[in-house]
Amino acid sequence: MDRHEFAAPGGTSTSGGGSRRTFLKPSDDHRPRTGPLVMEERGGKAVSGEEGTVFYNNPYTGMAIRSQRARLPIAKNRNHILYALEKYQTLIVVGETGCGKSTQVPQYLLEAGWCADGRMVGVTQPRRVAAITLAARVAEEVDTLLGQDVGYIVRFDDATDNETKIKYMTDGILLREMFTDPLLSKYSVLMVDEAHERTTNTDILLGLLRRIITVRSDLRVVISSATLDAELFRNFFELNETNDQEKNTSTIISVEGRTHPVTVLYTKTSVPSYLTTTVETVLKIHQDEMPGDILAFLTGQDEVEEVCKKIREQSVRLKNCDKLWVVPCYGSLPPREQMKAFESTPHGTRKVVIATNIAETSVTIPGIAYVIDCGYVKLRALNPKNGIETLMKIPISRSSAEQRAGRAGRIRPGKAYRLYPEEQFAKLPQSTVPEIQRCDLAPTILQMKALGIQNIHRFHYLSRPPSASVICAFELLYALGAVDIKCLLTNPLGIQISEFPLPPMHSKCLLNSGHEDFTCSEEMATIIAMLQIQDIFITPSGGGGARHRADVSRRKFSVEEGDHLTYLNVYTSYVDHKRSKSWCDENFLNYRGLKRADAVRAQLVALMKRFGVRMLSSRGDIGATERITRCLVTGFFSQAARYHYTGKYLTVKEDYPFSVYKGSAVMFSSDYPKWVIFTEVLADSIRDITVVDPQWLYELAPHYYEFGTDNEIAKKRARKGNEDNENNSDEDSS
DNA sequence: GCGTGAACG
Repeated sequence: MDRHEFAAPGGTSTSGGGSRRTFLKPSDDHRPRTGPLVMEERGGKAVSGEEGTVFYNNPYTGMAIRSQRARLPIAKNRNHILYALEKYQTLIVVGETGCGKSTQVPQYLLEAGWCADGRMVGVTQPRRVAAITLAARVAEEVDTLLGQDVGYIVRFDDATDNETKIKYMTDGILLREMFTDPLLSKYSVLMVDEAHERTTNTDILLGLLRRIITVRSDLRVVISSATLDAELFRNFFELNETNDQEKNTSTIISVEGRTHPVTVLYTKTSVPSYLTTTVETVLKIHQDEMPGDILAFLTGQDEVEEVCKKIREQSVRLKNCDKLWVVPCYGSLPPREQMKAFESTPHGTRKVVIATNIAETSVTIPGIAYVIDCGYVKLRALNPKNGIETLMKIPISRSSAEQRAGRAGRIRPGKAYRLYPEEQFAKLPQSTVPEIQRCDLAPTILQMKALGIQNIHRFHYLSRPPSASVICAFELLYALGAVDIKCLLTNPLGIQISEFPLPPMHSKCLLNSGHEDFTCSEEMATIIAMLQIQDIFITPSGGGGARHRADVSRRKFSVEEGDHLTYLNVYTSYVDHKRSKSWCDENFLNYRGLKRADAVRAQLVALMKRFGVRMLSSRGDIGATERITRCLVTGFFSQAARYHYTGKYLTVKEDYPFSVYKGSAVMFSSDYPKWVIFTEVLADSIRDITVVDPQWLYELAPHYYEFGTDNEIAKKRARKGNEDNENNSDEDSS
């Protein structure tokens, strides 16, 4: 049977591809790719009393993760790659993570003399750890000290010298470099790794590189991507507008990864609760299947902890089988705990890693043979109803499901259990909506403006962001004074706001804090630094006593003015206690987080000084809290809300109802404050709340609020709407 | 009692 008939439902686009240029011959891979037709219940009935889930696998659509296209390992492609870069300006290298492209290609380029004239090969990564570990590995392979010929730069950590030839960095760093070197003249080749992940930074970077290659014909761009998006990238970078293929400037090379086929199993019907089914499936695999570790994907920390607990409880009853070692894995877990997922499994034990989406891209857990996929993910998205970003649980895309399943095939042929029927898989979107089309664009647009992109509308996007979010972003930037009515970056305010490594509302507070009306720059630097850390207070996962003590400790720091002054309190106490780890532990504070706040704060203060912000403290002054709060209003005025008798807070702008996040300091005061500003939103709750006087809103953001009746506010709103339209048409015509 | 995907400067 022709292997193409076994194509993955979402992977068919990887076959065919007749127009694609390839240097390779087909390989002889005839491994069988079928799995058992039906997974029947054997032994262990479902524990909850309901009937166990039956999985099945359709051999005609069952997926083989390994691509059908002919490919060779990266080393055998060395000359093809070098030849391609002589002939083409842009090269798309297709291959799964782990095929060696991110470590090998830069070395080939170095050997071939692409760094001979003192210029560098730059490699960008979406994540810090990846940049650092890749640099370390390549330094070892090239046999130099890290930071010399091979180095890396990430925020807070520069390991390069002026001799560095291969430089790994996060794409955020390269974007910042373009502030001072818009044509990236220090680089002869730029390799953009993991471009298929489509983070906003990567997308903007690719758009800018697309522009640079039209000016710099000597620059080479290497895009490394998964199979699915290769054509998109190739077409995006293709400068040849004629039909003459010989004049093409962009090409694709596929290299082979070390992956094995994965049998995909679906449930026959939808499952009532994927949490229960995950537990059930883990136990079933453990009893019925060959040795090999299990990786289960869930959506959040709470789900992970719950499932871990249930598996531990229920596995005790299992007889006549190996031990189960249950390991949780999610982002906010301390690194030491996270590392447990990487430890090798002792003999006679099966490891079960229960993970969030962190295991889909960020970390690769070795030894996995079985994957369980709940079919959902939590994503940040802009709520069109209120213009605020929130976290939502949504079904995953087909490519995401394939990525998850692929995690089972890294050591040997594996199995992926999808906790949803195959019909549902077919209905899923092909790929996840790129971040740039989902998220708040204000920081991105500000950065683009600062990079000299006059016309945001006409920028060459890989995926165009929705115009509603562009308008929303300009509205905010205009209200902050970062851009003028013509959408041009203001000087110096807009330029300074854009230079902070912060969201624009945060930078605005810092720049105002030295003003004589506020005189609280020391305090504001602390508060804004603290806002960059997610979990300042630790909530112990265990039950009862520890949880209660954590809560008591939290109340101790809390002040009725709200969360921002509470954070200021925490940080000042932390410094007063000599930044002691044991003090943090006693008080259930996140020591790592506070250390990071320290580093962030130092960076912010340095920038503030550079922009002439006077560093002043109002500690102990009468009226200090009011000045600090008023300064916060100058940045966060657009996120104001008032108390409604229903117990919710209605935003001033859209009357959108929010609940208060339970841990907020304002929950500890006897009465709900009437007016607040908030700086963080999760789902339908506001967090990081500070009590304000509504008068301040009109006083400090008169251009945004008008004192008066709701009717006047409505009129103002309507007028603002017209301005936005004008702004937008300005953009279009400029 | 209840609730926070992953990541970047």
